[in-house]
Amino acid sequence: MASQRGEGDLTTPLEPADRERARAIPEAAVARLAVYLRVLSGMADQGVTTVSSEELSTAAGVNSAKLRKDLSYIGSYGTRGVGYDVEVLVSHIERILGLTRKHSVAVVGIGNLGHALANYGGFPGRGFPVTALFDVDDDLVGVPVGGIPVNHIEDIQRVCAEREVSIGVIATPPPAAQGVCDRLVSAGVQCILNFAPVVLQVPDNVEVRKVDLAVEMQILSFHVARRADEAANDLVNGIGVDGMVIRP
Amino acid sequence: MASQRGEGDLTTPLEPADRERARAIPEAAVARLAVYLRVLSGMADQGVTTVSSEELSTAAGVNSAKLRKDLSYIGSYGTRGVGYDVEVLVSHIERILGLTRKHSVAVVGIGNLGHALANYGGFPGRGFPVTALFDVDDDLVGVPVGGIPVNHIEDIQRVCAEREVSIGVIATPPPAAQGVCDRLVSAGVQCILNFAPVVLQVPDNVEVRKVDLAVEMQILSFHVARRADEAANDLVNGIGVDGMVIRP
DNA sequence: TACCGCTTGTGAACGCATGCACAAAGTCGG
DNA sequence: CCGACTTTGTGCATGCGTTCACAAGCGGTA
Ligand SMILES: NC(=O)c1ccc[n+]([C@@H]2O[C@H](COP(=O)([O-])OP(=O)(O)OC[C@H]3O[C@@H](n4cnc5c(N)ncnc54)[C@H](O)[C@@H]3O)[C@@H](O)[C@H]2O)c1
Ligand SMILES: NC(=O)c1ccc[n+]([C@@H]2O[C@H](COP(=O)([O-])OP(=O)(O)OC[C@H]3O[C@@H](n4cnc5c(N)ncnc54)[C@H](O)[C@@H]3O)[C@@H](O)[C@H]2O)c1
Repeated sequence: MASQRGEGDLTTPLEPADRERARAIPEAAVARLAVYLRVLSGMADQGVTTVSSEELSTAAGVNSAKLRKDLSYIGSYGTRGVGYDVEVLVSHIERILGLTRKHSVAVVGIGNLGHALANYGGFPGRGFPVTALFDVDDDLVGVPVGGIPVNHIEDIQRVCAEREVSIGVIATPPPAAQGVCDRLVSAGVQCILNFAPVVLQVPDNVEVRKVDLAVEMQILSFHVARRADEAANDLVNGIGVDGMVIRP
Repeated sequence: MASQRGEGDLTTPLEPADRERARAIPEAAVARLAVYLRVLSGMADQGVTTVSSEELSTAAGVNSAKLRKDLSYIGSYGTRGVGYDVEVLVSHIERILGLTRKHSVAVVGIGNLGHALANYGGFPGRGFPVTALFDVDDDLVGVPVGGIPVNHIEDIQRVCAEREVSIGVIATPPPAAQGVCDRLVSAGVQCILNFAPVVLQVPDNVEVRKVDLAVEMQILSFHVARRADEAANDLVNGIGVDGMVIRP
């Protein structure tokens, strides 16, 4: 977290050059920057001080040209002939991703998934402390989960304001999701991570990301089906599963 | 599930026309087709028989031209001037996504997240029955979770073969993920859904999808940071938060 | 049957992302 | 100080995905 800017300071603008860069970073590159950051943090923990685009790209599972282009979106912090300083890169990616301040997280719907999320230690360590839990079930209200007592959903506006929640996680059953979303929005939350398999309607100033496991599995299913079909087709055409031509 | 093909039949090829289509469907469109399928299923449950591209695209949160193009990848099943028959569309999307057969799922790592996944009722209902659970912890082995007794990770090869597992879900701590992945692959699993924040190395014939919640949150963080910065910038330039020009 | 209004399906244009290939720029050994 | 070697940063071409816009096609109606 090497930054001259204080934590929690949302109003100090980035330097003009950075501002234009941040605006121009492609969405796909932002997702990859987060991955690079994780890999780099791991390297830093192991005492690695310098890394080349080739090494880092291999570790991150991407092509090295893409990696360099992604890094170029945030500036030129490499040294030709040497590579990148791990610490420097970490701090610049953190700055661009807005990780120089903590982002307080609220989880709504403390069922199976909500419990797992509330107990998960990986978020606070990455600058995303879970500071509020909500559920509609009176039996759950007041019970501490992962060290935080569950609040009633009715109190969402007050509690979110008090704890400066900036990310709301929806882990309720699908029918309740839109209602919860509306409440989060009216409580001033501008970022929502949705686990319920429903399409949420939100105003323009709110950013939603969804995690839909059934969709992920269906995509996998599509790929097996396609592969199985190609294999069957190849067999029909006289090509073995190993690629050898059986009937030329 | 309207299909003339029997369940579990992986070897019967699709019709030639369908095969070429399946090959050509863009990855992004596949993900959306899964969403359309969910929305359509909901409509079917509510007795809706016909839907226009406009209605369906609104419900799925996309632009109607994109929806029509996506549907055109799987064939022409609409009626001009009328719209699409919900049932027909559902069965065609299911066929293209390979959902005419069940895909047996194994979850590895029955901790916080593994428990939630094993207990989740949404997968079996969508053709993804969870049929095997694995953990390295002896205290967990034999304990039923969500109705299925946990097996020891050592038995993964035998059990996956017996239960014809086609999708492996990794919910172990990050350091164990690659090892678990290798075991799944050697057990013949070709589809992997990975929750551990690590980049998995797999052979070409294995499909991996990852769900990385920290990355999702960092993407959200990037967007708030950018927005906050734009707002601060606008204030400096004399534009109020409501878009009104304060100092013209 | 002929017309009208509506909705699909798609050609074409555009914009974004990816990957290549190389000049520029630095390090390091002699 | 120089020259060889390494690695970055990026201009450019290519391909993929999105969006527009409209002709083609269908049902309903008179
Ligand atoms: N469990 C999983 O592994 C999993 C996987 C994929 C998707 N999901 C999705 O995540 C969501 C949660 O799944 P789950 O298994 O934890 O469900 P769950 O039924 O175990 O928990 C849901 C919780 O939400 C609470 N709730 C209901 N209405 C609410 C409201 N209006 N406001 C606040 N809280 C409310 C309930 O009291 C309950 O505690 C569902 O939409 C599910 O489809 C879950
Ligand atoms: N819990 C969450 O909400 C959450 C959120 C995001 C990411 N994740 C990731 O998901 C993974 C699991 O998280 P969790 O909170 O459930 O962790 P956890 O520690 O609660 O559970 C991990 C389980 O994996 C088992 N395990 C360890 N090594 C194993 C091996 N070699 N083979 C089989 N099983 C093994 C452990 O015995 C334990 O039961 C982690 O990688 C975590 O980073 C979890």
